[in-house]
Amino acid sequence: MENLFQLLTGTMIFKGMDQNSIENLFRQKIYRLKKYEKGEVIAQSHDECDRLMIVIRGSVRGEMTDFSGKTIKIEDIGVPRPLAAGFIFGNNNRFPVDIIANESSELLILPKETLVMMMQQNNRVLKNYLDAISSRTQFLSNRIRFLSFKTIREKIAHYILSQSGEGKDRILLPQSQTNLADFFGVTRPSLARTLHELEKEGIIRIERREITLLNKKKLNNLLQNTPMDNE
Amino acid sequence: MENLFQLLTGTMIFKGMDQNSIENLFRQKIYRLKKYEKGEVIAQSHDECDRLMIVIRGSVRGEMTDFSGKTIKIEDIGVPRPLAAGFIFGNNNRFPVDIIANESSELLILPKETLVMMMQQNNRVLKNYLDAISSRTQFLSNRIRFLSFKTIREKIAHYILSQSGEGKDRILLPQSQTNLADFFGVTRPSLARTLHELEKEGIIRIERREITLLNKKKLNNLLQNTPMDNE
DNA sequence: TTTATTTTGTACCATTTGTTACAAACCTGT
DNA sequence: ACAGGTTTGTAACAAATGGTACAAAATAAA
Repeated sequence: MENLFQLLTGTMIFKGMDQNSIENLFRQKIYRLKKYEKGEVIAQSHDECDRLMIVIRGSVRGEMTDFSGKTIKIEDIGVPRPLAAGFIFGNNNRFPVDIIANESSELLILPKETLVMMMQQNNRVLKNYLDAISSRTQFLSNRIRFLSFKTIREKIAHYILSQSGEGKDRILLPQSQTNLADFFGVTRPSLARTLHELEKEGIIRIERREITLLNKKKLNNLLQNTPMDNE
Repeated sequence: MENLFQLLTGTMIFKGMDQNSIENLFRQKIYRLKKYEKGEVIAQSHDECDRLMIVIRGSVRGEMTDFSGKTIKIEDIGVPRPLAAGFIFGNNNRFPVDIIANESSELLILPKETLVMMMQQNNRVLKNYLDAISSRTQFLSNRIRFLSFKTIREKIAHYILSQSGEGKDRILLPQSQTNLADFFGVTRPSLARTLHELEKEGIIRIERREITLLNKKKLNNLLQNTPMDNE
């Protein structure tokens, strides 16, 4: 690897700091680097979370295993992003998901004590860390809202509407239907079936990976359910 | 109101501090108290969230407006609780819901800058705030895990097992089946039906609000049909 | 190009859950 | 004990989704 501290200037936690400041901050602090191979388990759900980990090479994913053995992918985390930042403090500071390496990866590991020292010592780090875990809260909050959509129709409607901006009614799916179905937590044939139902109803036109929004109003009407959220 | 600072000793943010410490902390800081009448809108969804607000008299509620204009109550927040603490920092620091006064209420308002200063100045406040928003993240994460159980059987199994401790196989439901069904995100008859299926299978005995665990092993098996290993 | 692999479209049936309805059991205040 | 409201048990049917399978289409690899 080239320069660790140079890379860290691009992370949420050390954003806005130059390489030298970061290097100074790390002086006399405890930390380490660790490599993981593809598929390797980095942390398991319920493990104590007493350290901040930042992906500095490769990518990892958070996965939830339900008790029937199926896994739901929650999120991919690439370079240079922190993971589990929201689980270091709090009443029950344990990993909420399994963390698994998508490919050969390398992680920077900062013990909780080191993190606290850095926040106390550097104003910028404090604000950045607050931003990081707050963004996480906001992400989870959105995810819950999404999961609260009961039917596949609603999930699709919400997804398409969130992807389409103003006057933009063409959406290129960033992932295969298989992956999308996975993200939705439904089976692939069910997703395809529902997509084509919407097509028959004249709401969208779908050509493999490209979706054209034909009737935004109707799509909006599909969303009149009762979402549930907290705070 | 009696004493503001006395009241604040009971909040998550100033927990573990005595009245004098809090009073000192507030010296030379910018903050204000604001009164709201019943029904008054305190903040709107998507408004910028640039301040911490703590309810010190009365109560407020979070509400969501869906696409058809219908409003859904999300949560009540009473004295002395902060609101939207997880939405002050982050990329998109905006209120996730509308905030409306349930009754004549009074709120303590700390601008973001004041909050940051307090955290820098006082170790305890820093840790409390980190704990507060991290606990929030953890709560949301648990909720997501629960929502990820697909079948009602799994939800029930998870719920009962989490309620029953060691050698404790009697569970008194803390809420009506109607409410429980709501919490599960399913309909009441479906929940009742599944409960009685489990009864027929000899896994539990159910008498209105009291559930007796008869076969813990079987119940566990409902959750551990994992073909893959986990260790 | 040809071949192999992945993605997509679709159909059939099984399972799960929702919907609606109604009766029985239970609470609560009088 | 009684009346009125709530909670629970249960059934019949409808709707939504899953599971499986297979062929067509697209894409990647050779």
